[in-house]
Amino acid sequence: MPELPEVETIRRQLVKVLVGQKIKKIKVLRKKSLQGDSLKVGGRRIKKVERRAKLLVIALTGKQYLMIHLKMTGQLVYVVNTEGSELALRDRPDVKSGLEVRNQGEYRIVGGHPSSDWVGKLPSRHTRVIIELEKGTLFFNDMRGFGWIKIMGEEEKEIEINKFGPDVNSRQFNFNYLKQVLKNSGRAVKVIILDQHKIGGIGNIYANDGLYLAKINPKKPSNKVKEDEIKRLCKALKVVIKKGIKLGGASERNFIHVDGMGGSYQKHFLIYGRDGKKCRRCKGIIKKEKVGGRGTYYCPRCQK
DNA sequence: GGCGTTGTTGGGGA
DNA sequence: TTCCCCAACAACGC
Repeated sequence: MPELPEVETIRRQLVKVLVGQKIKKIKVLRKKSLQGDSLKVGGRRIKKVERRAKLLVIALTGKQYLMIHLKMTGQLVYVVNTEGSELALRDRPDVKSGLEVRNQGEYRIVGGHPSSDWVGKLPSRHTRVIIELEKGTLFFNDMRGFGWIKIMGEEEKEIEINKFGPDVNSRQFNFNYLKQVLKNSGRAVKVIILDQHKIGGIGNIYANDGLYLAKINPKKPSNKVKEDEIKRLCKALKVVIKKGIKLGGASERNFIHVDGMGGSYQKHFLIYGRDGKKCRRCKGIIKKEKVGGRGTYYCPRCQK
């Protein structure tokens, strides 16, 4: 599910509600969803909420870290214990969606995405881990259960983080870097830009949209991509990622914000999900096929 | 009801 | 080493 813009949206919201709070207790409802000793983090305070590629890194006092990967369907939803939350719907009469406080301990997602089957009270049937804090509760929901939370020390965290290539929205990711990455392989360019060890943060949606914006065929062998194309691709990837962040990510399926609302990038897809429709640029018919096992959308007419 | 999808990623085997 | 395939899992649409 979540790619860089979605995870970054969550990070920004978590910063607002979590930093400074002490973790009281972690409840593990599904063992596979939390690795490490959850007793280790009780009583520690949250210092920072950071992100690397699609990974959330929550720094605690005592050099302990909560690493969270949402994989396909992970969600983080925060609810305050007391009434009067800035995130609760009742305090935001202007907002038609979000988290609605019902009775004590009962909440309902009003907006988000219509397919969020877990509309209802929290914890839902897909809640895997519950993090109890001083002022509120953070629910880790994950329908398919691929996502995880890992508790790590400093060293382990560094190792984990250093596995990623530079984030697509960072300075280190530039024309020269992308050129280096692409020249070493004859695999499809789309497969290469999805490799988190090479570039951090790009997922299927933004890969499709970025390649379209750069007018590059996703199947083109990466070492055949020309310099002017690399230049366009570098810029295009940054553009679509930035737009994704600005719009709060894409709530096409399961992705929702920390307050239960949805993002809106799905209304601005350039090519993702548009198979059979006309290309907005050249009126060609958009094709869909598998590239590297992933659904891939492109316009055969203007993506050469 | 069955089958093929789905925004991720790694492990196994060629 | 590199690359391809597939599993981990649940729900949805046809």
